[in-house]
Amino acid sequence: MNSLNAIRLFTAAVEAGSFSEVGRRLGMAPSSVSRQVAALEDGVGAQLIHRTTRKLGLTEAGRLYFERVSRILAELDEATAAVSHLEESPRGVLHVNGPTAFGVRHVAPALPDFLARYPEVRIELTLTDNFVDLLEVGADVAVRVGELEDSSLIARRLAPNRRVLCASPGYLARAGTPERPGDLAAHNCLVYTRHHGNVNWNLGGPDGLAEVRVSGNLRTNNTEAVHAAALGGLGIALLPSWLVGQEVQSGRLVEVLPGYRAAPGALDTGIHALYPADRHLSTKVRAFVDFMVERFGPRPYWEETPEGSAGPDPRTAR
Amino acid sequence: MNSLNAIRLFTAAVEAGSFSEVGRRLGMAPSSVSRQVAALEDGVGAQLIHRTTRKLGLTEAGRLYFERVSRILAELDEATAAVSHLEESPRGVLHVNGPTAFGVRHVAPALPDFLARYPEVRIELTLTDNFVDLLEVGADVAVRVGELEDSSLIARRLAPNRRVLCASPGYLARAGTPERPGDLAAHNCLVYTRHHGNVNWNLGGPDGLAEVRVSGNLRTNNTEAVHAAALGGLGIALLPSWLVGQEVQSGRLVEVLPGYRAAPGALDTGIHALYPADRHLSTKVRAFVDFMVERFGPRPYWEETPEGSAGPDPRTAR
DNA sequence: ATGATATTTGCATTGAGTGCAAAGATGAGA
DNA sequence: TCTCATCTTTGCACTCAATGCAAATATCAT
Repeated sequence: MNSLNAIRLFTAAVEAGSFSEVGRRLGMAPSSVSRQVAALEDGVGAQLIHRTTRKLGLTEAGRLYFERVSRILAELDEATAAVSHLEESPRGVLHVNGPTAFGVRHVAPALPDFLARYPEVRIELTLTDNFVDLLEVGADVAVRVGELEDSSLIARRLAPNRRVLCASPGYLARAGTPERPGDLAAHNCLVYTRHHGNVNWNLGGPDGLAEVRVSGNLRTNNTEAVHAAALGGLGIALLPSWLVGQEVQSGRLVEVLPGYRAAPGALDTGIHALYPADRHLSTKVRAFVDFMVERFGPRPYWEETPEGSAGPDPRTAR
Repeated sequence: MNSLNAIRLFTAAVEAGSFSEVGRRLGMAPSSVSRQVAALEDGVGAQLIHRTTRKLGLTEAGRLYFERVSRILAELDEATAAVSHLEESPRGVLHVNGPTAFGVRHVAPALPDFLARYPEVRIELTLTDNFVDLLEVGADVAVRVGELEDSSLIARRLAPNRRVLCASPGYLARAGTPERPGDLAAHNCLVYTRHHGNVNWNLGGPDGLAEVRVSGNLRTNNTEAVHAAALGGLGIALLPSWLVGQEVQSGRLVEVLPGYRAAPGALDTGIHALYPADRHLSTKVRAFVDFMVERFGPRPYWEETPEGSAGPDPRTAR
């Protein structure tokens, strides 16, 4: 029984009362209808319809089969319609995955607006800092900050990932403000690193690239710890603008060497939305990605400075 | 959506977790599985499965579709199994159609034995004397006495339809017993006819065919009325042996001119079971017809005479 | 009887489905 | 880090089931 068509033709014949009528309605030759129904009967091993040249009559087996099968066909059409319905407009559950820090600061705050625009979408936001397989966790779309592993996923750039030097006003008042990259060596630099060994900060500025070996009394593999320490006045930190941008704007942190920024590296490729490269991109994923692109815009809100001091930065397109 | 196969492969892929595994189990190339699922996705207009070379993951649409569709497939298989089950052995409702007189006397009495042999069959017996279309009335099998209209139905001979002359012992004592066919003209003959005009009885006997114009004080289009009148001693009747056979055996009626019987005509072609000429003859119909053939046998019980006086009669095979 | 219309079957044709092979992708293990 | 095994997908040729047409047969209405 591989052919739904035969079953559909059978029910159509029962309802129309004639093979020819079915053929007329469906634009088929009557002989095709006849043969399909005959094949169906062979398949189930029972006569379903008594045939006369003028009339069709259901067998008991045919009645039984018709009752059950017509309900089943309706259910199947319903199931197909339900799935198709999902793609008519953004709708259903959208699983979003992302890193904790960025997610809390810039994804979660965006969700109320998104959900207001698409009321039929429900969001399930999973924030994790270890890399996960989208399929494994069942996510529809992931937000990733830097470090795009090469995969079959499609990456859409949402925003640049600029890292800037900053410190609290209190620290700078106490320890002085560096005026050239080389000055950093004498400062207490708060180092984010996942490895052991020395750490160099590569800074791009008006006079080209400068590499400075930095050190201080705090090394950690957690960006948020660096952030907290900088806010506490411990020293100078190199942190992503999305993390400190608004605090720089409010004055709780001060940008150090504002003409310089971290040279583009693995960590600075940008902020992307990733989603599977399926032939049918679901409308809810497309809507979400479009929304985020629009929300962050060419210059994200966290990059805005009152004086517009930050120039255009070297973005790495992918 | 014409292909059940695609849906089956989809569910199989979800359960197996791999297109290749499905191909291995079902003896298909993995590419075929892949293409069928892809075609299904095109049909419903939504991605159902996220594919990686190592893993398959369900979309929300896929989850939704899988849940509903796997249940639907089970129902469909169940429906098919139910119909096939009907044909494994005689089972279900059997609609039997037949004429009233014969049905009451020889079909209904046979049913207890039939139903005892096939406990899963239920019988719906419809007795009508006007000719009905089997399909119209929804009957599976009909018993017809004589007069086989030419149709697409299959006729299986159940018994001969012999008509014999008979009268009550009282009548014969009063009016005498005819000894040759010609004597009938002087007797009160109870005439069954559907038309107006003279009535001739064609009798075959040892000296060939004899045609006798008969008349009497009762003409009717109802065989049972003739029967009742004969039992009441009104005259001589020409009646089917299945109607009077047992009364002849018991002596309530006496056979007149026992060497003669009605020459084969339209009314004497025999007693047949008729059923549709379908490619799949249902087991319950086959069982019923076989049962009736066996029950009536080459010489029906109503034909049996203690002395075996009746010789072999000229049957008209069809 | 005759005509209109029904189902079925033969026959040629077409198209969907298939398997195979190759290409691209991914995870495991050396 | 590299290699290998295995997975999905796509191109290509092929096969068989499904189709439409025409003819044969059967039934109902006129």
